[in-house]
Amino acid sequence: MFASPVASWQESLNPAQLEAVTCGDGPVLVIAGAGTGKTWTLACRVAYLIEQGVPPERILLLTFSRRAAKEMLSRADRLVLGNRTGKVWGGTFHAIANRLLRLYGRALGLSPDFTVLDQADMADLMDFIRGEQHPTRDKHERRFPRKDTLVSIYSRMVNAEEGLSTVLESAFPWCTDDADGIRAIFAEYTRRKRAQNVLDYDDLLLFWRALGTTPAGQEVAHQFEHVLVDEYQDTNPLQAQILQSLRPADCRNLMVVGDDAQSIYAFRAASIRNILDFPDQFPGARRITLEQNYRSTKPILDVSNAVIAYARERFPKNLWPVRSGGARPVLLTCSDEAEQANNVCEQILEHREQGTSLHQQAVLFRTGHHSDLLELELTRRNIPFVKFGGLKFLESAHIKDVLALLRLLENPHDEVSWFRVLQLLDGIGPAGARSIITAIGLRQAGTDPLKTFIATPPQVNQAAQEPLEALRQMFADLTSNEEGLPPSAEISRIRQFCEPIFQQRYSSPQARLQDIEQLEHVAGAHSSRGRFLSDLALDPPNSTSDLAGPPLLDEDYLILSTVHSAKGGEWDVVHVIHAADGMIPSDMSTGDKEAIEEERRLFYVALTRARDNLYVYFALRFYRRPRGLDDAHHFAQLTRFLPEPVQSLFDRRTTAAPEQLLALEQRPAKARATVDALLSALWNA
DNA sequence: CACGCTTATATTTTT
DNA sequence: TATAAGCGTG
Repeated sequence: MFASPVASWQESLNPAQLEAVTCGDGPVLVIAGAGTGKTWTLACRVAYLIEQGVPPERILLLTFSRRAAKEMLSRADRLVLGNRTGKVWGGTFHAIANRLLRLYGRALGLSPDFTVLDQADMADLMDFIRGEQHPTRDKHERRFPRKDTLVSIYSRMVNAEEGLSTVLESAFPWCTDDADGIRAIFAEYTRRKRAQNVLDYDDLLLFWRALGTTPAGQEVAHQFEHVLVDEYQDTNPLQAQILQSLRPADCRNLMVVGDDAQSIYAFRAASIRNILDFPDQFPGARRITLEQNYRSTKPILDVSNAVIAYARERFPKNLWPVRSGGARPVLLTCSDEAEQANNVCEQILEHREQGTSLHQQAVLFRTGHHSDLLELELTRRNIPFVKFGGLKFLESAHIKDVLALLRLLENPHDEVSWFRVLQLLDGIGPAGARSIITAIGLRQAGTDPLKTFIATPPQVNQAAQEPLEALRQMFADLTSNEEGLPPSAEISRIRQFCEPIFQQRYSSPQARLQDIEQLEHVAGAHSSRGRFLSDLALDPPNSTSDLAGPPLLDEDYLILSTVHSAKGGEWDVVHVIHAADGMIPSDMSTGDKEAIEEERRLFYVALTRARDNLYVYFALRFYRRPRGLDDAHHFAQLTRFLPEPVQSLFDRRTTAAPEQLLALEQRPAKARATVDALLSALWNA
């Protein structure tokens, strides 16, 4: 045999990494800057532990996305003899909670066949309850918070462990007047969830934490000899508590890895305090810092370091490059968005000419729709691309229709799904749906509403008779078989039922029906309907490629991604677009100092994804969707995160015409703002 | 009560 | 652009 795998990866590690990989028992905090080989280090750590004789099933690896877990474990797998990493518990906090609660949830009074609500489902349930409660308000008052806002408030409350009034004041000040209505909805929301045997994202964490206090929970804690957590800077207080309960006094092997400079999930109640307070929460924690950057060339790292140097507070850290040479990053000023799109395409093609495949290039942006125009241009030029983030496949109405039908088979007490499904039928609206829901005994415990629905047809008006019959027939077909059909076959039957409805109700029904076939295809990989549904909720398709068939995968394609979804990624050439104030930082985050800092880190994350070449684009003029009567065109200003000293580290180019640059000098927008400020000073005086 | 039409209004990131 | 709420008709 050749040298043991351990020897071979030891050589690939620097001293700090090696220390992290081979350190002994007890709590460890690894501060790992961007591009310092964090993923590789964690993969090696897993492999090392297994080589040391730790049974794989006694290792728990918590990551930020399922993709990250998969990536790490497959790397680890190549280092270990015999395919043993498959047994490692790897996944997101939510996915692991899901798994544990199905096994041990009984200790908390949970039935193991609960269904998982994703964010859109949470919103639908909130909305359903709001429909019942009908919070009263005066005509001219501002509207009651929309369902998505309700979910955000609720989630923040749970994950940050703050009371409703605190959350409203700090994060949703415009909703404080509706506190009573919100409280009533939340109370009922919780009641319904319990009655219907469903758990939302936040429940998964809450129940996992609760599990820790039970004997079963203690058993779970001891089951794991080692716990590893990636991206620790983006965990929230609730998750920190779960870790506490998971690591009892006699079993404190815990390694958390993170970088405070890359913390970008405060909106999800993530807190840097988790990293900063780790040594207090786990006394005696060893601290290891990875500072050697393997990813980027020096000029790219210089720019990134310069940007983050303006951050208000951060962990002492000094990233230094291994790589020397390399081209200066380019700061490209364009006259407008169209030109920006053109320039991006030109640069991409040029790099492809020089041998960098599309696959090794990425375009990054702050929000999903920032790439709209570029997508058109890419399509026009036949440049294939795949987009990560901002995708709402599961949110589209027709997909939700089909999933609601599927979910009723799994959980006939799912009220929101009934509400949606029944309204698909002609002649049945909100009131009719509610009355049927009552008629089939959904509120009564110990009954099966689906069986009742099939056995005794509810009374409906004449017009609704026939559609209702079709629905009953479909459910009858799908439940007649004792064994049950595989999920894909169920979807196929559901598609048959939906076809006439979609034809009549939706625009472009053909495309939508094809989406259903796509869903059928995805379901083909699953043998259990329950697994399929919870996988979909916990790991939704988040790129267009997750849905596209195999043919696309052979092709070379460009990556488009939100910065958030690009976390952990790296590419040879990175194009950051819309580097303008109002985009980065997003103008929704201005005002609050903390929010601005987070946007700065977001920009930093974007820059540090680049290996060889970095382009930052900025459009002088951009179009914003009409809002009121305001002029839709705006003059932009370069992002505040690139002040002159940082700019000078770039190779500055412009494709804007001279007269536009002149216009920028004169800044009509600024002049107008001065007048406006003068006016408002009058009535504020 | 269902449904189609008109009108006002919002803000982004994701498990 | 989407989506929610309001209104008139059948």
